[in-house]
Amino acid sequence: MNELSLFAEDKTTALVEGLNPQQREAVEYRGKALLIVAGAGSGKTRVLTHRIAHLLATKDSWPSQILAITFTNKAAAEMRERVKHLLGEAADGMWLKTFHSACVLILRRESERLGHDANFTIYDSGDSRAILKRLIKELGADIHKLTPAGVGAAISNAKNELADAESYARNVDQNDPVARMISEIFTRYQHELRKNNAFDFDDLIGETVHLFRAFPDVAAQYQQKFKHILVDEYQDTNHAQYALIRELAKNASLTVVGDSDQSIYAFRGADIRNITEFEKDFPGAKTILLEQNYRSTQNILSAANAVISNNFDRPSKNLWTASGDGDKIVGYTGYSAHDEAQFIADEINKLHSKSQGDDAIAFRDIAVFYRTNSQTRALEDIFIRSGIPYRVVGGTKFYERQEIKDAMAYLVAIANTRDDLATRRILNVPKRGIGDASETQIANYAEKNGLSVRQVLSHVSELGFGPKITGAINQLAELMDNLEAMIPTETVDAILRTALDRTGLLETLRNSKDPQDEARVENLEELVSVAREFQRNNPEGRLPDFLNEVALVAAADELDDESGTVSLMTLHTAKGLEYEAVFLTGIEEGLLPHRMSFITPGGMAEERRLFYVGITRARKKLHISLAMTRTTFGESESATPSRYLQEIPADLIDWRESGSGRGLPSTRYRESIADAQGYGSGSGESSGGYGGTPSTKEKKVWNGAISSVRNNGDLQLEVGDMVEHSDFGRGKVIATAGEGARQTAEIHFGSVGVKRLLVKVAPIQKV
DNA sequence: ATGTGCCGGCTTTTT
DNA sequence: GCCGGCACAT
Repeated sequence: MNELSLFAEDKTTALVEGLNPQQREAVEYRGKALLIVAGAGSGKTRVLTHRIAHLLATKDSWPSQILAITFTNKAAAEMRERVKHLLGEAADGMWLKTFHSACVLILRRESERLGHDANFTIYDSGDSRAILKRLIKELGADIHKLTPAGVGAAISNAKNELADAESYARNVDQNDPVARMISEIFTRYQHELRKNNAFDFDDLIGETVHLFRAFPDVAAQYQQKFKHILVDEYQDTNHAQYALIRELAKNASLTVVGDSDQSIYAFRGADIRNITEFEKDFPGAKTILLEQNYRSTQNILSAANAVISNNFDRPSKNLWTASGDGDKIVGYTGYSAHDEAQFIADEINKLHSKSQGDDAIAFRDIAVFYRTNSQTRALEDIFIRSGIPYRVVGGTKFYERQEIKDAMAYLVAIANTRDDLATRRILNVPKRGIGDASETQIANYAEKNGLSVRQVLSHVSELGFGPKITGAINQLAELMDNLEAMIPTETVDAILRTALDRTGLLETLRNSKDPQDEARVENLEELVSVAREFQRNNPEGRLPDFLNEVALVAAADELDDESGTVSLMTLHTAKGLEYEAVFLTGIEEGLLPHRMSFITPGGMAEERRLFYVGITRARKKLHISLAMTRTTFGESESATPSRYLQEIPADLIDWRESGSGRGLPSTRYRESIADAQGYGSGSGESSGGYGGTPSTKEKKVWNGAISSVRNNGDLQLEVGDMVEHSDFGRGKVIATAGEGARQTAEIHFGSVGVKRLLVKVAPIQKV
């Protein structure tokens, strides 16, 4: 054995060192089909990266022969980094992608075969909704109570089943006028996409499958290219994704990793049977179970196991850990959502300070999860007042903000000149006197003459507009031409800057007196830095590459590990992540399980899996909280504890301050809270009845959220000062930190206890 | 063409 | 309790 092979052998041995026997087998197994059933926290990312590195180190495959599909771009990037680290060299040429980004790559190469150009636009759900809204109006479909979201869901479901508009129309019940209407909208919607040279999210997958089936020579290229295909989160694949994998894996070995207990995307077509029937599906497939958990304490795992065992019809599986019991789970029942949020803020402060001991937990290692995005309101409210740095992951996404969509529409419109949606969007943004009537006239002219809206802009003289409008359109057309000419040579941020300057978009917002426009300016500046950052990371990247990347960012991609902030996100977004301390909020009937799931087949089991996913994200500290009353639609309703709470053995939970256990506070407690906090009197927030009235105004806070915040001006507190708080009553300052707008104060409020507050925005008054 | 103000519906979850 | 659509005013 020569030195070189000895070295190679060392390297491969090193790749399985420190792995448990099952993990090791999962790394070394070679065969056509492998299912790795990976319980939560069982080290599946480790197994996946080591397996890929092992395939390369043993010369089983070249990098270019490997395709690994992950759920988010962030996970893909992380995996590439880890493989590189393991091999000590970059494995360039590997396809490490999400389903959507892999399909985009394929579609850009082969787009002509589907009647698109390579520079097609990817429409997000907002774009789809805009088109559907127009079609519904045109067809008068609103009399059937059809909404853009409803029709959109129907079309999406169809596409996830690989139905196109024609097959949908064939299978529609002709006696059902609503179904026929949906079918008609579907047909026109597809026509619109094609005309605009665009695909929606679902098309990216579905059209790739259709491409492979219609053009076997194209499919063959990829079937020959890939020798190993690895798919993460396999339990959340839908039929279209499944079909895509089947096409691609014709000659390749397939490795899928997943956990049916964590399947939480049935609503977008995920079919749990893809994983549960894998062995039937791929005869001779090998299955490896990873049951040892390396993440959580035993108490957390016991709770998770107890909850999930209530789902029948699941292959039994029991997570275990070699680490100790750890702390008990902390439970809390608040009087209201605000009270619940206050508890969380207090706990976070405790965890964070721990008086700077070794046990102190950094903000970035703490996360708060919730079922619905609307729950962020109360949390943000309290966090701002408590001076806790936080970040909402997902939610109203950056790229869905109006001003960002406007700016992006300029870029999209010049990159894909056939995109009428984008062109029409910016026609009168900023206002240049081209109103609805003119827009419709332009669109009609385009329709009649088979032109794009963009082309019509250059023929404006034929439309007979007045000199003012004609001038405005000519100016716009010239600007678009100039911007378009920059694409081949200029950087993305240069193009964006030019667009923002020459259109006056920034200027208009800067001069506006709408307080929200201040935040919009900052968002646009943020967009410029995003573009600059992209250019730095991709020196060769051009505008279309940028648009590509932007169109496919997922919520979890926004996570910034370096930011010293608490992360707030939905339970869905939390999948695949882990934190030292986790707060599960709103564990109430109607919220988790969500009321909409009551009537959904399998809904109750899916919601339970969601709870299970939440529990298993925590390493050391798990908090479960709920509120006794919750406001929905502006109406306060009483809530009852979630049925899932009773599935956790009582001895695992330490219910704080709640007398009767089981999450229901005693009457005595309830009254004391109501009294101490001034609830029940209906005063809720800033009752403002404390003499001099500090102003409350719309304010953009540093994390991008726009929130109505109280402003105490330059108020600064010193130790010993007495204050009056609208909720907590009278209190004494016992410590302060920071100064100016960032000053926080620890204040002792009698029976309510000690609270840490951000002085500038807390509803307090010095007395 | 653009601005304002009221009414109604609405919220699961996401690439 | 917020956003969007619509009617009406400028």
